[in-house]
Amino acid sequence: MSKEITSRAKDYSQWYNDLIIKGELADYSAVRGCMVIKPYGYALWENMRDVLDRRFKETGHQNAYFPLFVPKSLFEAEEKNAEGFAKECAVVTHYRLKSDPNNKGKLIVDPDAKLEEELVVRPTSEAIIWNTYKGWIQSYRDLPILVNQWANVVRWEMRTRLFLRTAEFLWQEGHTAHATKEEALEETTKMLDVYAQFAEEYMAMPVIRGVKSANERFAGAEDTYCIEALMQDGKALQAGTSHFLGQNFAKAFDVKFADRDNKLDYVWATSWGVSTRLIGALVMAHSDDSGLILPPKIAPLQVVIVPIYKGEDSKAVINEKAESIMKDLRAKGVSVKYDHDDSSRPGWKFAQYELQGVPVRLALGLRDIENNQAEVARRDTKEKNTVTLDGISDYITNLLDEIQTAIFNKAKAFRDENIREADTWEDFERILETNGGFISAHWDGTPETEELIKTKTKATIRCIPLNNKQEAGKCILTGNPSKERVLFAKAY
RNA sequence: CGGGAAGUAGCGCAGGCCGGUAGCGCACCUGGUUUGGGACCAGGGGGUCGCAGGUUCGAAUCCUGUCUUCCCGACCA
Repeated sequence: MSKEITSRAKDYSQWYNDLIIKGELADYSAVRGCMVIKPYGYALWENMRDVLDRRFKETGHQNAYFPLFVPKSLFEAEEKNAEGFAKECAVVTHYRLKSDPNNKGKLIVDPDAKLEEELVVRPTSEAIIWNTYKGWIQSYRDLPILVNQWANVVRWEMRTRLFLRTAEFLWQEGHTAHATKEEALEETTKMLDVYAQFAEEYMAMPVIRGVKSANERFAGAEDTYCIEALMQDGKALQAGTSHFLGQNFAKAFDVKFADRDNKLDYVWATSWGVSTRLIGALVMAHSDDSGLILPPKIAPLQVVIVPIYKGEDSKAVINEKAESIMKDLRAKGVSVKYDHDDSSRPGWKFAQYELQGVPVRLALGLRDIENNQAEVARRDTKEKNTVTLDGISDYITNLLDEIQTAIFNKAKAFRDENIREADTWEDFERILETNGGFISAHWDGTPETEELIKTKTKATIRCIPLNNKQEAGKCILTGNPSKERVLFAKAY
């Protein structure tokens, strides 16, 4: 059939693409490197967004919106940040088209409509936001500023992949301003924790919290904290970042405040973000060769009821029972769909909902109703059970919780099995070659060594885990002294 | 941006070398029989062959350019 999915073993990349396209999360578009997020995929993003947005507000943040365009002069103000993004910026140079005099019905860029100053399409918004904050901050009484924006950004990527790396993507970016370094640092780790908890509790995706090495640090940051997840092919994926920006942007945009003693000082800053990339992470963390496996807490649809009937009479009986079950489930806050669509048969529906990762499927036929039961199938294990209709809504809410936990535990077991220590270069290379996953190894702390390891193996330091055990050792490559192990992996 | 592959009906593909006005499977529409893991029969609709030029009496087919996608690399969330 046309809905067949390439197996992970045969072609992992194609498997991923098949899930996204055939699972109806997204489509390719006519724009290079840009995708269309389809309703089912967008519903998933909305669920993720809503949970995060609530958490941001609970931690004292407010939403705002800043312009898509950043004047080049502002963009270049913080030099390291500007340099870091320069290679992948889309730039608006003109503001008008006109009819092509040589080609009827076609348009050309009007050369007379050149902008005085080019506008950079934001790859991130620090520049425009810090330029704005300058006007908002005079004294310590104006601090902290705790603002988040949900927005799209553009990074002109050479090679794109649905959700994982597209030229335009959706994200949120928090930008905060503080009176003290300590407060900014606290904000940085607090938001990292928000991300980590979200990833683990809602996405059922275990993550490692850590700090980036200098090579992997956000351009313009003093420190970049991150959550790293492990995908089923053994590659790591950065799922969220939280940056301690020090006073870099305050200095670049001259944002000073008067403290209690009326002394002027530069403001301390953080920024933090997660993007639609999380959807890619979610897909690769849990799904199998039959399709998506979505954790109940963020699945667009948690339960689907499929009727199995013979003739119109039985259909009416089944409808009545299904409606009643649906009502009970909805009263308990469960999202449920009764798929009584006549145009496809049960087998088709089963396969389709499996492909789309609906956590629980309930099949209801006359035989079931005669016995006061239903067939309940869970997507994650594909187990099917016959369950009495008495109190079935409680059974299902419990099952949804169980699935959420089971998905997390499975991913966690996989992740834990795939963190291996390496103490010799031979082991390091062998593990990368045969297993993949994270490798915990000593590193002498220099960017040069990290770069050399990357050139030799394509593995990078994913992070230095928070609360890392201090342990004297020798660098895996150079043999130079090291005080702790760091996590290496090949990464998305 | 380099190397490879591909773009023909909604999807998957054949046709292309050897130019002559487009075909198959699935999907779709109508009617009927069906329905516990991707139903069956009969009838039917749908494509200026990615786009733009060129060669030719004639181009899906040959030539040039261009766009998009996939895989591998360099770069990066």
